[in-house]
Amino acid sequence: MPVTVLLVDDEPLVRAGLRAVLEAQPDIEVVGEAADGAAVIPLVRRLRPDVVAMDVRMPLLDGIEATRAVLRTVDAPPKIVVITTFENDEYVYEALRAGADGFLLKRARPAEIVHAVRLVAEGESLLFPASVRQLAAQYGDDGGNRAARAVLERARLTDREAEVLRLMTRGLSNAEIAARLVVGTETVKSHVSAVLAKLGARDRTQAVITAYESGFVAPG
Amino acid sequence: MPVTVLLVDDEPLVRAGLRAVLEAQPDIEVVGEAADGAAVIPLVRRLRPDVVAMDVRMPLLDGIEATRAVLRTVDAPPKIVVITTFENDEYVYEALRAGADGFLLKRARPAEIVHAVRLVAEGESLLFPASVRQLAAQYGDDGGNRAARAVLERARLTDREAEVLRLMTRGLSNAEIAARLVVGTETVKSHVSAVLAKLGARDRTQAVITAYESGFVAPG
DNA sequence: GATCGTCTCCCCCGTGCGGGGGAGGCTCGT
DNA sequence: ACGAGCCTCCCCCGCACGGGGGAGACGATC
Repeated sequence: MPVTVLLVDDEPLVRAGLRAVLEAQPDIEVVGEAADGAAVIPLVRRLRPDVVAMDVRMPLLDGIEATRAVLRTVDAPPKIVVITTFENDEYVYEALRAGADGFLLKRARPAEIVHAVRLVAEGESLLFPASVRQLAAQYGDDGGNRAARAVLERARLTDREAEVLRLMTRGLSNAEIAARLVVGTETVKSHVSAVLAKLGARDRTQAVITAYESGFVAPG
Repeated sequence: MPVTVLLVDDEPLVRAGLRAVLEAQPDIEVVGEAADGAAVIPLVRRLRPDVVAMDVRMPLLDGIEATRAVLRTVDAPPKIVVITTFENDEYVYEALRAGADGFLLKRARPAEIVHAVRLVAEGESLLFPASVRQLAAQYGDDGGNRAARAVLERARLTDREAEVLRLMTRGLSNAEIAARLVVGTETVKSHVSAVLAKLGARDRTQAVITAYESGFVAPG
């Protein structure tokens, strides 16, 4: 059974673009569209999509309120990916607080969009580190890196994965981690891959950055 | 002309070990030994070594005072590498403050020791990131990561190298950095290699870690 | 004029890394 | 008894990465 997606965006062009990108995938099916947040709930009830791709900035009911409403009023609610144009969008952070499972930039490459939908459909959460960095920067020294912290909380790393990430933040190679944990390097590679996927990181360096930004490890 | 080294350690066993490791290199020559800090200055004056490998904890005159004395009283002073048994050795930090060019753990692998001697002989400074991590940890939240910070100060990165390091801490690949700086990827590779060498990092991940530990970039 | 440091780019080369799969054993909860 | 989640290990594969060299252009310094 394919992953079913409901698109919610006030711009028809964006909806069309998302539909084109997602429909190109054999395992993804766009089952409906809505132009504002107010229309989301009845549609979710009727269509029961696996994933809702939702703009944060919309008339009537924005993505934050719509996210809250869906999670509050629907049982077995869909996964929610919020979409935004800006990297520095405080709405995004609020939407994540409201329970969204990930966020996407409109200018993300099609492959990233597809990847994100599949990931959240599988129950994973995701944020793109490059965007997280921007987000975190916005909240400055006082607010702290709440956004990045949220990534890690949502990443739901297993104990082993967390341990591997910790060793990654100490600068260890896969072979060294394997030696330290007394397992095979292939095992470490598996854990590392899982960590990268869950953190939305492209490589171990980005993973370590996210770890620092999130407070998973503290410098000094 | 080979790199000439003076060994200063109160334990004959350690001196013998260092001599064995260093003499095995065709380009390194151990020109003398001393058992305590007080004997260092006349020996330095007479032998004019390129590098002094000096224990921090010694009778009569410890490595810190000996380092200060050499730098204060000898012109064209040698490079000084302090040696310690413990990763959490506050003496080490003091020695670095006193002007030492790097430090070494006694349990470091021979290749690391050789590498360190060659590096400081060439005028580079070096600390091993893994040790830095330990050092930094000791100084806790209040004292901050002074040791790691010292690495970066001593690393004397050029403007371009610092810029490249900054982009590395944003998670960019060599190709992305090249695009950002509008230069070739080979150029970026050169800068990255220089950064790795100066920071004593094995790969970009370790470099990023050092950058965070040193406060070169601040999380959040 | 010569030297030094920096920035730029080039070559070759080995390998660690990460993506894409899969698979078996284990514990735990139902 | 069964599935879910986790940990473990395996395969193949492409490529970015990093080490080792070298070299030309430019400005500053002496």
